[in-house]
Amino acid sequence: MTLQLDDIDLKILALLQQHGRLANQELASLVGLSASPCSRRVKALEEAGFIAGYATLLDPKHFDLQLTAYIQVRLEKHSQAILDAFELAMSSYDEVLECCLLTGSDADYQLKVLVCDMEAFKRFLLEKLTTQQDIAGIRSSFVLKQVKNQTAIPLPKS
Amino acid sequence: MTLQLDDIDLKILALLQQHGRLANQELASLVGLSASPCSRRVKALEEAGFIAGYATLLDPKHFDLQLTAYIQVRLEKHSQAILDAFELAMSSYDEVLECCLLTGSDADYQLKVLVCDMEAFKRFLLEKLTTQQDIAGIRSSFVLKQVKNQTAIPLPKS
DNA sequence: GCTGAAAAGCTCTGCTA
DNA sequence: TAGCAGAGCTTTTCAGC
Repeated sequence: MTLQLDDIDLKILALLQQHGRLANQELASLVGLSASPCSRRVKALEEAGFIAGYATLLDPKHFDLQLTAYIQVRLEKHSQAILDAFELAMSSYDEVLECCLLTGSDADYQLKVLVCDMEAFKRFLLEKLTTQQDIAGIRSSFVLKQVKNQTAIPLPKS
Repeated sequence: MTLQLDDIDLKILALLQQHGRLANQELASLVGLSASPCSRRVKALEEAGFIAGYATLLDPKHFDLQLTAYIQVRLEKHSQAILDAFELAMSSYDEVLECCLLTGSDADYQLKVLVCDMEAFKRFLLEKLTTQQDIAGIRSSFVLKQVKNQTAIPLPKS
C-alpha cells in the first residue's frame, strides 16, 4: 500500500481500466496534467501493485468460441491434497477462464469454461473434468446471453 | 472474418492477450518479424474485429474489494420488457462485473459482483437488486478463493 | 510535486524487393 | 508480404519553480 491515492490517480486508473493502451500524452491531458507527472504516477501505481497487468481482449465469436458454461463441482473429500490437485489441474486448462472455491452453495468449486461448441464441452467434461479423482457431482449451466462481461473493478468515486 | 489467421497471427494474439502493452518492437522480435509487418498485422487484427480492446487489470485487494459473490436470480415473468429492464439495470452497476442469462439451471440470470465487504454486499442486495420488479428468488454464493481468473481465451494451438 | 524542453526510443508509412 | 529508412510522435529524464 504505502501510497495514498488522490483524485487524479483514481481518474488515471479509471481511464486505463477502459483503455489499456491509451497514450500517456492523451491520458495526461484527460486528467489535466502534463505528460511527465502522468507517466510518473502510472509507474508508481504499477510498482505499488495497484496495476496488476495489461491485457488485450479478444472477441470469442471471431474464434468460433460460442459456448460459455458455468460448471459447479462437488468433491467427495476435502483434504488439502485433493483440493490442491484439483486446482492445479483446472489452472492448467486454457478453456477454464475462472475457477473459484465457493461457500454458500452446495458446490465446492465453480468453473467458467469457454469452448467452441457442445462437442468440445463434452470432451472437456469427459477428458479433463471427470478424469479428476474424488468428484462427487457436476452441474452445468450454459450462457444464453452475455449481458455484461467487464474487467474493470469498481473504484471509489473520488 | 475475411481474414485467415496464420501461425504468426496466433502467436501475436497469444502474446498480446497476456501482455497488452507489449511494445510492437519487442512483439515483433518475439514472433520473428521485423517491426513494420508486425504492426501492420496488429492493425489488421484490430480492424477485422479479432481484437475487442485493451484493458488495464487492477488488483482488487489494493482497493479493499475483498468480497466476490455469484448471485443467481430467478424472475417471476419473462416478458421481453422485464428482461430488458433487468439487464439495463445490472449493466449500469459498477459492482456487477458479469451478468448473463443462463439455461440448464433453475436461475435465469447469474451475476458476478465485486464489493468491499459483507456490508456493501447487503447494500447491493437491498438497494439495487431486490428493488427490481418481478424477482422470484435469489441465491448467493461467496468466493473463498480465486484459483484462476484470466481474461485470455483459448486460441487454436497453431 | 508540477512544468517545460531536450534526448532517446518507438511507431508508422511509403518504397523496394 | 517482408524489410528498410525517414518522418512524426511518445516517453522519459533533468533542471527550475
